Amino acid sequence: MSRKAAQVATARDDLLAAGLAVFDRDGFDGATVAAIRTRARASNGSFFHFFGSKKELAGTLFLEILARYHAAVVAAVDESCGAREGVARLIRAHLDWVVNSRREARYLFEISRSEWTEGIRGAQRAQNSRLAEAVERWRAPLVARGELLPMTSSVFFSQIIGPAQIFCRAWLSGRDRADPREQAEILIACAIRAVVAPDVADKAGEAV
Amino acid sequence: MSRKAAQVATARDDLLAAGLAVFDRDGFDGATVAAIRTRARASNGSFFHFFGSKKELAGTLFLEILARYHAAVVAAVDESCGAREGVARLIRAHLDWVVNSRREARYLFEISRSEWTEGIRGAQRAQNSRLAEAVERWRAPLVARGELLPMTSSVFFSQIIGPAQIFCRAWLSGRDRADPREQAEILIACAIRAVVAPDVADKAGEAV
DNA sequence: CGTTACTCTAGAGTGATACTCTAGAAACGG
DNA sequence: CCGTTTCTAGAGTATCACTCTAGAGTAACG
Repeated sequence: MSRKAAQVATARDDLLAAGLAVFDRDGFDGATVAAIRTRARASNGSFFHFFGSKKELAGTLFLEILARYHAAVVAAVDESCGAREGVARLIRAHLDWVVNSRREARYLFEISRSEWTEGIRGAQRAQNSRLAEAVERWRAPLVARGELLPMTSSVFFSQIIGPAQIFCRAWLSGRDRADPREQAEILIACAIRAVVAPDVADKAGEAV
Repeated sequence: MSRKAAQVATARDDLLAAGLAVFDRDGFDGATVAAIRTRARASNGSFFHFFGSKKELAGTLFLEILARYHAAVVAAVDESCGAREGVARLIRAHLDWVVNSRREARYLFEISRSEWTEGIRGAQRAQNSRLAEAVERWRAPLVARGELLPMTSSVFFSQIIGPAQIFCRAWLSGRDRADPREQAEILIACAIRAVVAPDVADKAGEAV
């Protein structure tokens, strides 16, 4: 089964990769199953053997790419980094991933539609909460120590990702040509003001 | 021409309204031209007389709704309101519009796609800059007076709209059931820290 | 080797649907 | 009342997602 399993995996993965490429080039409506099949050198039968429909392939692709994005964000912070440092890293991780994985980001944020993510809603939520949990492991202690202002996890995310996302979407859609990373410093500065507790003018604690 | 113009307008507008309704119910792919035609009681010929394609109707609808959204936001601030007041009003205007015009908001932010907005890119940009200009008339003096921190217009927008939009999208897509307006206060507080200059501890100017 | 069971490949066929085309009705201008 | 333009009508067409049937490849077991 080993060699066969490997072949199956490549056939399936070829289809997924081809799907990403074609969706990126032609959009979801523009992309035809035929184009994806051809690019992956798979027959019609194979396509519908692995995926029940074009939407199902799209949904699978969505979850796979979401996982990669989450991995990139989670890797940005560890328990050793402070409030400002962590905020800066999260924002940079988001901007870097979007720019360096343009295709994937375009798929996640521009092409994918909530309507055909519905069958996958559960898995999506599960992934989201795993991400939230991971970030909370870094954030909660800082809130407890008063270095980060108290707010819910989702509000915190909205402050970190939201503004950056405006620039990312404009860039991904082609509406704006400028690299969103050009805004990194100012976005970080704003986010820090929004969520980090102001210095109390005593660095006493750190000086020990 | 007067009566005819009125009829033409209703035939065309009926199609646009029907399009919005059907897109909201079935999504873009799910919506058939036949369904839109039927709902608007228009023949196939009429449909393709007014709009060259389904996408063209979608694009026209996009611009129309974008204009309504912009109008709602612009109406929020006038030259008489201060920094904090203005920031709060902009955020509330956004949240209110999204919740009160759920269909339209869903269309703008969830259903519409950059791919078929391309033929309209120019008009979209023009509308965006008219909005930016209007908000700048309120913001620029406050920046000059040092009440708002200096940043580009687009960064300012990203701070106001970005975080709110995270909640709005989650709500519009059905991923989250909670009314985004519940977050209004905390979002405003964060935005104020992000973009409003801190009090210099003298309310002298105001006390005169 | 033979048999059975299962997964995957193959591609012809089908139904739905976006869009085209041709013809005529309705409104308006002179 | 005629000519022109705008709009309506619906039959026709091409494309595309998806179905169906048949069979090839592989493994497990005797």
